[in-house]
Amino acid sequence: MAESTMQKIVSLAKRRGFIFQSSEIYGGLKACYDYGPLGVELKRNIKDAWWDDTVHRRDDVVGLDCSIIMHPDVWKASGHLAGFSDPLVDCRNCKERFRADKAPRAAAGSAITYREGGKKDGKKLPGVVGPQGYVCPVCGSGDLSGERQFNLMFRTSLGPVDPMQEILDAVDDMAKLDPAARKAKLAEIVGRSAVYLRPETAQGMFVNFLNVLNSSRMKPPFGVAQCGKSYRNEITTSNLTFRTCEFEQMELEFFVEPGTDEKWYEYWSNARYNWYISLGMKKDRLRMRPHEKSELAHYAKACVDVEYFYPFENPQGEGEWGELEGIANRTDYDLKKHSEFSGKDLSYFETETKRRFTPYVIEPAAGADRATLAFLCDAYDEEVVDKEKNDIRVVLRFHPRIAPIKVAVFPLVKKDGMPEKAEAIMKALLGEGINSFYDESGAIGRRYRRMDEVGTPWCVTVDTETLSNGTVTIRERDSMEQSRIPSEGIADYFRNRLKKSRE
RNA sequence: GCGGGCGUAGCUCAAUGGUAGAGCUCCAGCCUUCCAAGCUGGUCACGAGGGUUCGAUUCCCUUCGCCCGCUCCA
Repeated sequence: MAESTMQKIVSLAKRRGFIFQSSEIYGGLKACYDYGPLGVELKRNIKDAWWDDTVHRRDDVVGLDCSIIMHPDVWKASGHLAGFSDPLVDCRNCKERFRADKAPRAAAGSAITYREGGKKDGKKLPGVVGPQGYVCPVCGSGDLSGERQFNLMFRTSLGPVDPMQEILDAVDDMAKLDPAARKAKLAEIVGRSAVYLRPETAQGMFVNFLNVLNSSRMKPPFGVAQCGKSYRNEITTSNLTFRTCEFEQMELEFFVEPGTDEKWYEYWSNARYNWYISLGMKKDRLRMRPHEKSELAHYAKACVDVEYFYPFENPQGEGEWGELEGIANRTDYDLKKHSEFSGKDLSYFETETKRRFTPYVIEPAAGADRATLAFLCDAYDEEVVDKEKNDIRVVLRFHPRIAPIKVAVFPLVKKDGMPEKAEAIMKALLGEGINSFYDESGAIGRRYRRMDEVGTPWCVTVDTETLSNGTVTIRERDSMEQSRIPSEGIADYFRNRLKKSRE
């Protein structure tokens, strides 16, 4: 079996220090990943590009950085604490697991037929509906396990006393209580100190709405942006960093006057799509997928996903559309809910018009890890340089803005003072904040190829001509073409090229 | 969490009931005056724990992790 594109990318990511599995020397931890020296640069560059384009280059968006642990009531108001867990049930006949609330209903005890083993051609067998009052959506069997809750939020405790210790201390007294009172006591002990890791950064912007309004003198339409970690106990995780329990979000909550929300929803949908294109993402691998009415979250009036065609493997072959970002019209749901639960008025009074309204929210919520993975996959290319020699080069064609290393500096050979000159150029570039890398080992061609593999857009080579007239060779990653420029002012040269790459 | 497959150097693979080889990579050096695969030397592995056995990487059990499917995905 030939290695799939995804496998090659995973290998490259590990070999070159983009992504490692977490705690690898201890056997690894499920669905947790670490970013290596190059991966952290790539992800940072993506986050910086997002912050720069979303906050710095606009006058109507400000930033925020909230704590990951928030008041538990935040999650009651948002609906996460009550609704984040869906009861799941296993079918004992066909082993299917399904959501209880989505299963076909049937009167408990009534006669039904189901398919043996859940197979399409399975024999039809008689059965009865269990006490739950629904049947398996796949085979129709009524022989089901009990309903189980899966809370998708990570719970921990705030305070120096471990609730487990409190339970142990109280266990003898609890034994004397009747079962209902015992359960209540247990829930009371756990609930007293329970706090949750945020499952999304969005709520931080909503609960700080008044703080931002009063301190920043912003008026709708305006946005609050935040970039940070969120946590969800996903039932299934897969495809490297695509779905993980700990992930980083880049979220914008854009507050607008009701009635203008649809216009702004359109605006941000286009803006977000174009953002990925501006960073070099291939158009044929990016699409906008509006949600069906039935898919919409309870708070959303409309939602569209920006999806990327990842090279994930599946039975149909390679490639699968996966969500990068969701743009939702959250209406005034969140501000109203927090008003209700906190008792604070989160509406906005417009002085000029003497009107009071609760803003609608347009939310572009992007995954930083998903974007990083998508840009990595999108950049991956194998180019046949010489068919006869079977010379194939692996290139990561990152946009210069997100490339981990911007410039590599080489001496053509390791003598005649070339290494010293090259090192001086590298240091000059570093001194100007341009991430650069020096290498003198092996043949020059091999060094170019090594830089191709990590996506460095430019290589600078010091040769004999440098020693006589001060010019150096610039080698382009994408075209492999070379040109000469003076080594004097080389930092400005690259700064300009980086600036130009934004346009 | 369920079903199926898998786990040998950094990567991709091989062999074996008597403690493991290769290619590429990596490191040191040589050679190299502009595009990989030249020469010399070197580092590095049987995911973890238990059992069977004189002896286990190989057989068995458990566990951890990975992949595929289901499921889930505010």
